[in-house]
Amino acid sequence: MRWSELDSANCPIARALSILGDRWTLMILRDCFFGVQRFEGFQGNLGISRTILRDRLAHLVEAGILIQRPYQDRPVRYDYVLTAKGKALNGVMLMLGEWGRTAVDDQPETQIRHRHQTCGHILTPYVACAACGEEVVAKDVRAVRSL
Amino acid sequence: MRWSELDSANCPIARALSILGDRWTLMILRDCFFGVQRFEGFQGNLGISRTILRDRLAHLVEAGILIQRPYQDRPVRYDYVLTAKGKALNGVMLMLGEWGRTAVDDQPETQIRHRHQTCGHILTPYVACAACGEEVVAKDVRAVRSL
DNA sequence: ATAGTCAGTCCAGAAACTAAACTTACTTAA
DNA sequence: TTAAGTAAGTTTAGTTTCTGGACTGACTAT
Repeated sequence: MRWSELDSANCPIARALSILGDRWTLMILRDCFFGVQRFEGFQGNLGISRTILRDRLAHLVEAGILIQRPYQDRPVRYDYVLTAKGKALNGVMLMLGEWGRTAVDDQPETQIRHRHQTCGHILTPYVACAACGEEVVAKDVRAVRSL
Repeated sequence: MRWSELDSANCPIARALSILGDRWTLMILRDCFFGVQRFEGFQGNLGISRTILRDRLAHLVEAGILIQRPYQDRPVRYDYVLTAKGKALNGVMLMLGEWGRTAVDDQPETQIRHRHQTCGHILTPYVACAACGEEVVAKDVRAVRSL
């Protein structure tokens, strides 16, 4: 079975990964969150081949995660910027970074962190439950079929 | 540049994706969180080719995300189970699922949710700041180079 | 004995990706 | 006014990765 034919019908993780789950897409989005907006920016940063970059950006635009915003005419050139749907990936990015920082060994000193502007501290993100506000850990969640 | 040669030196997201960022690994881990433990379980569920499944499981074991636990001898057969490092991906999985559920259209009724055992409610996860406990949204975080 | 299970391996063909050169439409400096 | 530079691509050929299906080995159940 081709990965692209994965049954993502009623698993939200599979749905998310049907858009994000290839080797470059999440790296491109990481760059978006760091402020990169242009083709040459992504290409130079990542070293991704231009053909694939074109393809991935087109998919992200088609999926409503990025929009193209023209920044000049003659020739028309576009910035690729995050939509609300794209910005909603912030939580995924933060948790992915937190896992990479704490779980994957190597030199933890020279790493990029985030500052939480509203409280001024270096951000250590965790996942909380909207109903009770407590931290959610693996052993406290059980899958259920909603409805 | 090959994706596998990506400079993940000091970006924790790149580090995470150097392990998780291919087309199947996160789907395999999703299955792990849903309780799948055996080769045939992953293969049947995902429809992934056996060669690639072997390769991905070996990488996850090598990365310390899964361990092999023998469940029979003659012939030796292994369960693949999440280590602490693997379970630490719970937050990533929850946020990925939440994004898939809310941001990717389609029928949101027939989806898998989670129950938060400690409070009894259907889980709606969000990312919070360990320092202030408030929800973290994209506009309130700024990247900084730590140290 | 025969079929079934489980976790693989092996192989040929298909699909995806890379690297590097080329293109188009400009702008800037000599 | 030519030459070089920039930006976002496209094209092509060659390489790498992935798939699908058959096969293997060591068992268990009927």
